[in-house]
Amino acid sequence: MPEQSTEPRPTLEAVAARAGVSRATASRVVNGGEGVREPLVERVRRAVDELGYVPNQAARSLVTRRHDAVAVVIAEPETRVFADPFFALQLRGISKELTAHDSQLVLLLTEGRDDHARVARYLAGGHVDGALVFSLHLDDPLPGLINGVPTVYGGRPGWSGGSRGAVYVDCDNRGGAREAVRYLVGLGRRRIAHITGALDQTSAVDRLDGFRDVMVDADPALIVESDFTLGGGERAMRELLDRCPDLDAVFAANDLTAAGALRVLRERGRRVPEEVAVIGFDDMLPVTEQADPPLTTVRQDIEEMGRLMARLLLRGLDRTVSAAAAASASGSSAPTGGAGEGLVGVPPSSVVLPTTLVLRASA
Amino acid sequence: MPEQSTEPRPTLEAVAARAGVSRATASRVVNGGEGVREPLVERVRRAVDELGYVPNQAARSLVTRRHDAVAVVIAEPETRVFADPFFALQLRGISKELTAHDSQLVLLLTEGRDDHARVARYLAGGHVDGALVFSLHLDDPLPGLINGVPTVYGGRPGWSGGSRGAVYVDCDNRGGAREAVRYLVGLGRRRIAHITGALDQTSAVDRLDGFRDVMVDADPALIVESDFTLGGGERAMRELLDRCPDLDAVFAANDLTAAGALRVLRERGRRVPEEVAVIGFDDMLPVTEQADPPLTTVRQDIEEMGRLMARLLLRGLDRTVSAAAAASASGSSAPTGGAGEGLVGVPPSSVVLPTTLVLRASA
DNA sequence: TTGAAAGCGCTAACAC
DNA sequence: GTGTTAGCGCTTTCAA
Repeated sequence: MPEQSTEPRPTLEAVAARAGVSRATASRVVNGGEGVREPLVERVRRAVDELGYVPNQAARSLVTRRHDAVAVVIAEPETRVFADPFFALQLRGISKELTAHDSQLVLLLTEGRDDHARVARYLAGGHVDGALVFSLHLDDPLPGLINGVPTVYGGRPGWSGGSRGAVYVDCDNRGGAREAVRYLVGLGRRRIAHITGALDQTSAVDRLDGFRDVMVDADPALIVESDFTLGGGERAMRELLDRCPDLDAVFAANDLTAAGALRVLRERGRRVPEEVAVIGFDDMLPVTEQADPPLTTVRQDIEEMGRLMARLLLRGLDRTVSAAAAASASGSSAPTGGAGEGLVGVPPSSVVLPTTLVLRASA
Repeated sequence: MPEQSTEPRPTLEAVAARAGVSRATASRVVNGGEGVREPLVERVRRAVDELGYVPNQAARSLVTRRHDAVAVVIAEPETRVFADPFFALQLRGISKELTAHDSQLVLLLTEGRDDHARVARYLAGGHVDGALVFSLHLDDPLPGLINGVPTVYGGRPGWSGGSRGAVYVDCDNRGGAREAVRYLVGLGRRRIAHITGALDQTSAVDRLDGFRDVMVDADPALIVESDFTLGGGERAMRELLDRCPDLDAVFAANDLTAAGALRVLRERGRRVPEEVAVIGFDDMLPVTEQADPPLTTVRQDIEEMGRLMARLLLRGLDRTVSAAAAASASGSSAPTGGAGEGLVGVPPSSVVLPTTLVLRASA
């Protein structure tokens, strides 16, 4: 292991001495140089360079009570997180935005209930300026445990999340679902089935709601509950074909599920899209493009969602711009058409991103 | 946005006062309670609970110069990171280990060259106790930029990485490859092809070396360079079939590549494994199990690699146990058979995990 | 505009 | 064993 560098790093004191100014002035320059005369600024800057000075973040935090760090909390036990690149894309978006604001990303992965306490303690411990939380499940107790830390959620939190006032970023799950199903209807399909996602996640519930918005009195037999996985999609498709051999279209809650459905349809000799049209959700490229036939799907911009979560949080922390302004300034605010059963009580600062229907070969 | 809690958090001072002891004693108890008489320990503990005291990490770091934080650096631009769950699994392993040691995980994602400077600055800034670096490419300049920060690499670093003494954790790429190819030979296959990974990564080079170890004078036409992707696997397989229609087995550098090969073989009507046997590498479950036929592959324990990287780093930081001891105590050290062209200069602290051949239907 | 001085909350010598 | 005390490196009044 390469040894720890042992030479003491230069302090502000050293910089000040070298520049021939007081520590206070040196500090001012390091922090932007407001109200310091030009020649002095110059000298301090040079001293900083020559000494290779880097501020000691711990000392700074001690007095400013800022950390320039944000926690990202991800409930991990769920296999889904690993099955698709969702996670990585979201993180990438978040990371980009934080980096642009000189903030660090502290990653908190949780495995189970006991970890929740740990995370809550950490957040309450004031080690970070704020938190970005992926609250995957309706019954997740975490939101209730978070106190006194500015937080933005990824995906609309479920009810028990105490979501009264929670700020979140989500895509228009409901609206996207509606668009997909309307498209199928426009294609002349009449027996349209839906394979749901895991219904303990709001995204699955919202997509189901969108389906129902269009298929107001859908045959209940055409709706089968699943879990967002490929295997689940296969099982659901088999059940569906057994129950309703006359179906002519399937709207799956995500691409993986759709891929499973596709496989079973092929197995059973149903031609796609001629006999059965299939639409997925997410537009996970490795899945949609490699599917056979390539999958028509509802795209959501996952990386942008991550970026937006971070932006919302940081703006809130700056207290410079209102969160509402942040949302619209992002250039991506949308009518919250799919956000749930009414906007009452939901602050305007949450953002629901629009989705787009991407046409490929499966529908 | 939920507002920041504004009530000042209790300090050690407050705890001490409430427990009727000095700040020093309170501090001792908070840090383990060594050398403090039981009744006092008890009183301090109670005070901590009653006040909900949480140590101020910034203040602590200021004096101890420890941060209880580790940076994880991932070079991100590469698409591969997103195409498979590698990334997430590795992080999960790291996270588990760090959590067990009360260390935080600071995630640094890099997009390009300019980000390297940023990362180097951050690491040099002494914000973390150490770094775990995924040095994906042979020519990555990052290792050279890292100074004075204990570092463990994920995967054997390439030459320009100044790997003279670098500590790394890797799987036995070369040995695993050898085992796979020997198995094919044992099956009676004689025209065994290899689709390589991206050869600017040591893992690809090592797997190729392993292939050559067994196929000492392989027909050069049976080796085709690829890039670890599914599409790359397809292209390579087509080329291979055109060049050597008589091939009877394929060892692919990873599962994704093998999946691409499988697809092309089916397309061309070659039966697997009867006519062509196929073996992959990694055992990425979603890929191997869903492949058609299910893929025989060389498994590496990715999560364990992450865990081990963290363990090695932390032990090094503790300076309690030598890194070498850490390696063998992990129960997973292996003869470094695949680690490269000789162990000279490689410190004993690097760990090379064994691989296992997992037999499914494709070979 | 600049400097002097007072802490931020904590740990670690060093006394007792 | 326990308390006293001196900083860790920085920002920020407050005077000058």
